[in-house]
Amino acid sequence: MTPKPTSMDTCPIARVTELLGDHWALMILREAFLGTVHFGQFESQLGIARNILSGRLKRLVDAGLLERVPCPDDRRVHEYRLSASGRALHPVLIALAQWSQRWLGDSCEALRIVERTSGRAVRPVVVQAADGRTLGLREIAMVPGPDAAPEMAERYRRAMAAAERAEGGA
Amino acid sequence: MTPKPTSMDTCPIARVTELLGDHWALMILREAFLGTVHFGQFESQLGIARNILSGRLKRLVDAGLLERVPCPDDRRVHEYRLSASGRALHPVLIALAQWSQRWLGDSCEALRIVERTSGRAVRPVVVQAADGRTLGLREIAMVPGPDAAPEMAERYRRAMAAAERAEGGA
DNA sequence: GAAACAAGGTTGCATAATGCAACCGAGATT
DNA sequence: AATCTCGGTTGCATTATGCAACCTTGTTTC
Repeated sequence: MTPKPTSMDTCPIARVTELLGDHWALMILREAFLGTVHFGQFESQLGIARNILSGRLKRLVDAGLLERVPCPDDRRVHEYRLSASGRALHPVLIALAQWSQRWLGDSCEALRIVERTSGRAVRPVVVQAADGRTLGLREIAMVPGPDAAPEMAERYRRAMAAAERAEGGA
Repeated sequence: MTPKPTSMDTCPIARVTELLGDHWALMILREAFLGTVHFGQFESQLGIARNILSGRLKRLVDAGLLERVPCPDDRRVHEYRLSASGRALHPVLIALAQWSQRWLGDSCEALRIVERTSGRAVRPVVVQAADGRTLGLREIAMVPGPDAAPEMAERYRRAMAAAERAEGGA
């Protein structure tokens, strides 16, 4: 058994924060979604220091989000390509972009996220119930799973009530 | 006109990364969603240094994600409560948690995200078209809006093709 | 095939962010 | 009044980041 399974160890958000919770990781992924694949492209597009970029790419590759494949026609070059798990982050990036445009007063509407075939804007990303209904904050609960630490279980129970209170004041 | 509207300036992801792109910001928001409101609660739950917590809370308040309201019954304590914009990040957090559980091999299923009334798991967060169809990576395009820098416009166009290629290899 | 060049790193050093502990001030408790 | 608690701030050690130079592998040019 682990010494003290604090919320840090048992919470998925904590884990993902360890991986993506820095200035550059999300930006690198954004670049990847925009089609950037080469070290030098990331460097010039992001203005990131080379050593930092190197470290981040390594971390993302190790975590399985990117795949580092040598380019066949020029073996100096490697391509950092999104893996399945990297691509699975797309909704997160889209949701972040939508939120940013809506709430950060990104005055400029520089970016429109649209369905490719129709050109129509995509829906705001939301949480849905099994039947497709959109769920608000207080309609969602985090419940302890089979492996939850008892301490967390208690927190989740409290959280439900807290969310209810908060939403009530909205 | 700005000196050089690089992608950093015009991209919503870049802006949100400035705000949430560090080890603690997302964790603080997670705590807030779990009902944490007091300085001391954040401190003990997250194990964050007080000066850092102070700075982060200030930043989040300044950005409008949290509201700092003095507690009426004990005027030493303040409550950091999620504002409307903070609550609007909920889908992002949920999507991150889902992704983490699915892809980070969070072996332990410590957390189940369910509809409160029914107890049924919520759907995986996805991007949807206007008519509700789930959109995959290559069915989405970022198109330049009215205020896009010409340089970005070109990138978005390329990105579409790149996404297509990448998805083809999946 | 040697000289020049390019892509992707690494290394060393200066600077900024973070962690830690001690301290402070306002408000509540006894 | 003395003490305690909450929410901070300040000073200092440690760590992460940014920057420039260098190095290695592979490619192009002549």
